[in-house]
Amino acid sequence: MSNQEIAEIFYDIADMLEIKGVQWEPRAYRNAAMVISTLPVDLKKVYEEGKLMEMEGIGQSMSKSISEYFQTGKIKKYEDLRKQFPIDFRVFRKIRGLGPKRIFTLYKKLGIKDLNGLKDAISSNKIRKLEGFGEKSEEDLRKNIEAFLKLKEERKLLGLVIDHFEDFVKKLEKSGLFKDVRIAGSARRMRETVGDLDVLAVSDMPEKCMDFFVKLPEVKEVLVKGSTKTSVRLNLGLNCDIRIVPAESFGSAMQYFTGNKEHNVKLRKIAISMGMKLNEYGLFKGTKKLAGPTEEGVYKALGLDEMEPELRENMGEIEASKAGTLPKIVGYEEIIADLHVHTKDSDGSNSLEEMAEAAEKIGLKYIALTNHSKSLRVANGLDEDRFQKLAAKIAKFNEKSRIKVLNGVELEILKDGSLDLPSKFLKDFDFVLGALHQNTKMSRQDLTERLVKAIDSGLIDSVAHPTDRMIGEREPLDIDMEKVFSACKRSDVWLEIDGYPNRSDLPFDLVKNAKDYGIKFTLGSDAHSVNHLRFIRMATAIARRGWLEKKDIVNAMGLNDFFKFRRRK
DNA sequence: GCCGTTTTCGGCCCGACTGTTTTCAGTCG
Repeated sequence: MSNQEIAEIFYDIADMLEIKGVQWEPRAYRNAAMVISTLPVDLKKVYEEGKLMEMEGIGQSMSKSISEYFQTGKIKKYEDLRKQFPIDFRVFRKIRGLGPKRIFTLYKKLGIKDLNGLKDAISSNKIRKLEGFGEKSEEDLRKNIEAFLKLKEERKLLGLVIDHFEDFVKKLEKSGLFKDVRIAGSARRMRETVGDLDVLAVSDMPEKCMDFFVKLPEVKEVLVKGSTKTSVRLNLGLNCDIRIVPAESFGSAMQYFTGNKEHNVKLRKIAISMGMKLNEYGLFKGTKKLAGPTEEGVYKALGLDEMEPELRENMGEIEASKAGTLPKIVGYEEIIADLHVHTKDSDGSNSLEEMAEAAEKIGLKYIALTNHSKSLRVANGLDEDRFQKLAAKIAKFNEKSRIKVLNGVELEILKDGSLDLPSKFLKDFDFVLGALHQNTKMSRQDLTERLVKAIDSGLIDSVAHPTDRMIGEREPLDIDMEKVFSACKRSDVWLEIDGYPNRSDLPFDLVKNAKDYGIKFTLGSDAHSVNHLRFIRMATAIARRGWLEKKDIVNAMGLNDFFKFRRRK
């Protein structure tokens, strides 16, 4: 995907134009860069369809630049600017405390172009002598470079840290210093990865609160400390920002700090168009405050229905809210099943009984055991014989248990699109989850055909973790997802949302696309131990972020409906 | 450079914190 590359180029252009003192244009480029970097589809595809100008923030000039990039691999405007400013903006941008102005000062006065140059200048104490810098700035830069180098992977998987976040906030609650403490930011939106933890609080004694906050054992280092805003580094390897606001502004502050950024910018623009002003302290007309204590009040006053935090990604929710067409997204408590669970029969670490008991404890009514099939040797995949024995064990277990266990399989889709177990044998499973794990180094066309063939076979119920991405490790498979969605619709096959944190697959934007095809979804924790069953919550979060309603999700149905809706009879 | 429920010209989100500033610029989210 060229999206990130072009976004970086636009950010570079913005920085260079800002140095030149150009007004407003940098803002336009940054705005466009943000739109491009968060685009759910390949920009090249948009270009090929001639739809660049239809994108927000992209006009004639930038559309021409993007086309130029795809035709020649270069953008002349950018190359010309680079000649004037041969500076490594991409790295410098990521160093806290460095913006375009200071980057240029470093270049102009000391000839610093890249990270090594900057490090040298710091170690020879040259920075502190520059106008606008001082000893403290030099020391901060040294520390921030260190942090940058150490922090290459800046984001954490929410599924792995959310429990820590919630415990941390509980500690604040228990202090008795706060009238209210809540998680905001991307964690509240349940984004798959988070770059920090945003906490919002109400209190009459903000100084005391901040003193208490920075002394907690989870805090490693204090970055910024004020009476309304404090930032710390947590031992967890993430920053945490806490804001304290008066109760009459709590709703507008929650709204503002939940984001995302584009969602907020759009809301503020709506406020302006109505002759009002929106900030974290409230919604104002002149000096008159129209809303603030509750989020609902803020949205209402702007002519919008309040929306769940998971929807606030500027993916059309504001328009839908205005039109009154927001979906009633599935509730966490409405999910009563986990349709992707492993046991030690293949590569899990707990028994059928242990998994079922743990699932019952978190409120589930049924689970599907989906152990690997024989071709996945590394995972101790089961052959027909072993599956048969397991089926007997499951049947026996169900006779006396409240929670029901479905006899399922995570079935290998082989290189040619055929399946790892004979069709006759597959009929006896309650649930067949088709999966690509091996031999995936194929062309886009071959991979797509392979998966579509399996979907059209009529022998699988759902497609496990469809893109096979691993966040931070492996890119999604190069598959034509539009063709996969069409096949699922045609053959009445479901798609899985795998909630295992580094999978989070299907990703939420693709879920939203797939929903428009009228496909149903299965949710799975992909648990390999009892501790992993909690990831069904993360799968539900992705479903909610993908606008799914109860009726779109198999796991929200009772067992009778499960068999009724299953296409394989 | 982009955009349009007043507009094809004239606006463009907004406030907190820090360091070096003696009244504010730069950065951040």
